[in-house]
Amino acid sequence: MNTFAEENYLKAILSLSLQGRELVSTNEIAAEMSTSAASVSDMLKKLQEKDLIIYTKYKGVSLNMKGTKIAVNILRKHRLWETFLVRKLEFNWDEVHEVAEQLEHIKSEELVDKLDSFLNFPKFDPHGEVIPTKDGKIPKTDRVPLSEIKENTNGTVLGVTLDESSFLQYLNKLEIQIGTEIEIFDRIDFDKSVNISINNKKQNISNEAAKHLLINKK
Amino acid sequence: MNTFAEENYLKAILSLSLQGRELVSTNEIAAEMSTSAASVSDMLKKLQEKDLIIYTKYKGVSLNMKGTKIAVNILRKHRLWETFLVRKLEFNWDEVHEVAEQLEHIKSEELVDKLDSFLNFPKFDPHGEVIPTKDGKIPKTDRVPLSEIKENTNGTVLGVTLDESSFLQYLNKLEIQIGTEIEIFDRIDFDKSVNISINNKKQNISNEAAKHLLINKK
DNA sequence: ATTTATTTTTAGACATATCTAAATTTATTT
DNA sequence: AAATAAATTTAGATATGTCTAAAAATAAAT
Ligand SMILES: [Mn+2]
Ligand SMILES: [Mn+2]
Ligand SMILES: [Mn+2]
Ligand SMILES: [Mn+2]
Repeated sequence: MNTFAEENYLKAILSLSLQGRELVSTNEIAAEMSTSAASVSDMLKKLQEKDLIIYTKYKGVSLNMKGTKIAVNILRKHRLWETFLVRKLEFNWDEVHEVAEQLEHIKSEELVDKLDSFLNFPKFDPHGEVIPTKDGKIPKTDRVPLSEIKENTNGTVLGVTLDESSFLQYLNKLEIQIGTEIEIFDRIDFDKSVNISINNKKQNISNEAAKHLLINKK
Repeated sequence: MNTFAEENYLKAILSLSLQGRELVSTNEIAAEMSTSAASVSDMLKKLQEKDLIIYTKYKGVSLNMKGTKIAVNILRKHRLWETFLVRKLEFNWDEVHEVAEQLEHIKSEELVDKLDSFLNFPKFDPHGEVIPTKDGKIPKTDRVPLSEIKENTNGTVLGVTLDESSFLQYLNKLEIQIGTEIEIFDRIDFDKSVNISINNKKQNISNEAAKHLLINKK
């Protein structure tokens, strides 16, 4: 059985791995988890002892099969709980992440199975993030960040890749939800911000925000 | 914010207090929590530091207002979660205690409120145990343990005071559930066991089991 | 009222997880 | 290639929670 701390480190490594990087660095993990590089070094040693990661000192770390399985399962639980909170308890999408950070560590396979069934085996969480399957797969989806969408096209917002409430509340103000249609006009060279229109209102979205909005691939 | 360990100690003290005892002893807590008396001593010192208990060395401990409020709230959460697990996720009553032991420590007042509302403000959990109110009251109920019921009477099982699965599975075998009608014939002097009849089947119930079965007061 | 037994506390150790500061390794400049 | 900068690890502390064994206090028995 793994501790909350161990699970959180595994989850952070998974999250960074999914964002591209082959090997994840100590500093990246420290930033992701808002902790010190020293603490990360300590924990990496421990996770290697437990045979959950592949770690070369000074070089970087990746999850092995065992570690991946655990991390993906926590991600699955996180997203199932978020779905439960929004669909059944009537939370808003910007209120669920912190509670799910706690609930994801509850240990009971049967609980997860029954929750999944109660929710009718959802494929996506309230942020449009795909829910990993029971057997540890993360289904592929055809989505592109708004920051990489061609100018003069339109598309639908299918997901966000950040659960932070400040970001989601900003989206609420922009009237962006999952399913919202947007037109992309042009991208400003200077700061890579994009001019778009939502419900016929023209808006400018920063590159930072556009990176976290997933649009359907045309 | 309190740790899981602190919350579990407060809960244990509450539980023992509700079972009668004015002052709770170190050994009683140790037994209740399956830990050493030394650990209990350590923790009592800490809880006193935090001003959650009234503790006199060598004499015993009781909860103060602050400690009571926290402990009752955890009991409330435990029982609400058990209710959720049985009513919504289709767990059996003998499968929920361990999971609720984890869920009761999730910190979010809003979550508890919404769960309560989702469940339609239940008054009792799946074991017939009364659910404390949001404002920290434990509603009184008129129930008597089967071990104290007069001979040659009948009554209805309204609750159990033990969530252990071995006990509940024994009750399943006896066909005892919440609401089951039973006739009490007589009590054996030798071991205080009771002869009863359930669904017209005669059974003998040990004093130990009878203590944990709550019958409506006639 | 002593002695004996029981309960409770303290002492000292260990495991986990975290931190800051110092040392070491690797990467980047000059 | 040497010097400097950045990233990473180690050393040493601290906090929490647990344990066993020993000491101290209280209760029970003689
Ligand atoms: Mn989230
Ligand atoms: Mn999400
Ligand atoms: Mn229970
Ligand atoms: Mn219960």
